[in-house]
Amino acid sequence: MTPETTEPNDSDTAWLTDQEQRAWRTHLDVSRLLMHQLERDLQPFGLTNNDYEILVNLSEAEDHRLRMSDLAAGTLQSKSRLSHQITRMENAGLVRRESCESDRRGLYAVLTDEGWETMRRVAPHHVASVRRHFIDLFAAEDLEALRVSLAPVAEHLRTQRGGL
Amino acid sequence: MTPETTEPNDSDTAWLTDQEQRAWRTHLDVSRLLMHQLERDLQPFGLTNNDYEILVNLSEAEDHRLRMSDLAAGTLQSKSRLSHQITRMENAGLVRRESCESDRRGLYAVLTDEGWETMRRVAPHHVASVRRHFIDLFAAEDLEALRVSLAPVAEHLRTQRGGL
DNA sequence: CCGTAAAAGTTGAATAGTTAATTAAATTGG
DNA sequence: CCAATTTAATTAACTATTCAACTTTTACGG
Repeated sequence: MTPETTEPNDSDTAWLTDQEQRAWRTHLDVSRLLMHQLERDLQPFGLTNNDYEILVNLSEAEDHRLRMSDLAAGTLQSKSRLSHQITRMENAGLVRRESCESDRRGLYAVLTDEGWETMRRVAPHHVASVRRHFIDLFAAEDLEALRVSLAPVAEHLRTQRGGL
Repeated sequence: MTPETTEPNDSDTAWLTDQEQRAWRTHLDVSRLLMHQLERDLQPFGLTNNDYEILVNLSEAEDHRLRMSDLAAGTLQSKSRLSHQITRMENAGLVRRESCESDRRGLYAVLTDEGWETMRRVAPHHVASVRRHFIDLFAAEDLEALRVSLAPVAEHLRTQRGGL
């Protein structure tokens, strides 16, 4: 038993300095407040953030369709969650499921016309929202600096994660 | 009616440039992956991120107690959500509710001994986790740059939000 | 004072998300 | 070729979050 270690804690991990704390807190606050705000801005269109991200992924995909697994990976969700999410969006008429020829276990999530139309209608407002509450609040060079220093973190985290 | 605007969209909001897109995506990915990772690292201790943040707030508070409203504001949650959250933590023995003399509508959330003990036990591991997956992945100057460019965003968002 | 409004907090029902188990199809290695 | 695994996806049961309605107490305006 080590008796009374001098200050921070009993492992070899240093406590956060004041600067680190503030940076960390700020990141945390921005994350949460931003998501809340974007969600609020989407509400008038009857979409959640999650709905929107599915729409984006499908819109950008070949033929407006993606395998469930790929869509789950693309949106960083578990398969289960995606399955529920797609069921809801199917009920809302935004997407439909289609079975896959080449692998009969598989399913595609496919954008419906209504889904595509919704996307086209909502996207400009969402982009405006992202600009207003995030992008336009940085100097261009700061935004690039942000991306550069965040990219390795994203990389690191992607390697860490087992199954969402 | 403006007929066929040339490219991006029909309002005066510009689409995101490639750089902006990448910065935005990266921020988004880091936010989500990081929260997942921290949550996973807390799991062995039987705590969620939310639990932990409540504990932090109460630990740092005068007398280990805070009014429900203040705690809700401090953790950026709705009152309803906090109320449920505190009920769960109360059942887990980490906090207790105490009524308030000066304002008989009000309640305090108070850290129990067990809550405090849990906090002291878990905090080093959580800090290590935050270091490993975030703080230590930046050069010190980059972290400060991050904070400086994010701070106004946080500020902006705080002014925007009505009632969570 | 008194009535009306605002604030603090909770509650219940509805929606969303997680976890673990399950089904069905494909892969793989003897 | 076929048993054992692995992969794709869903489902059921549980937990967490939101949303709207409600209770109690305080604050405000005349």
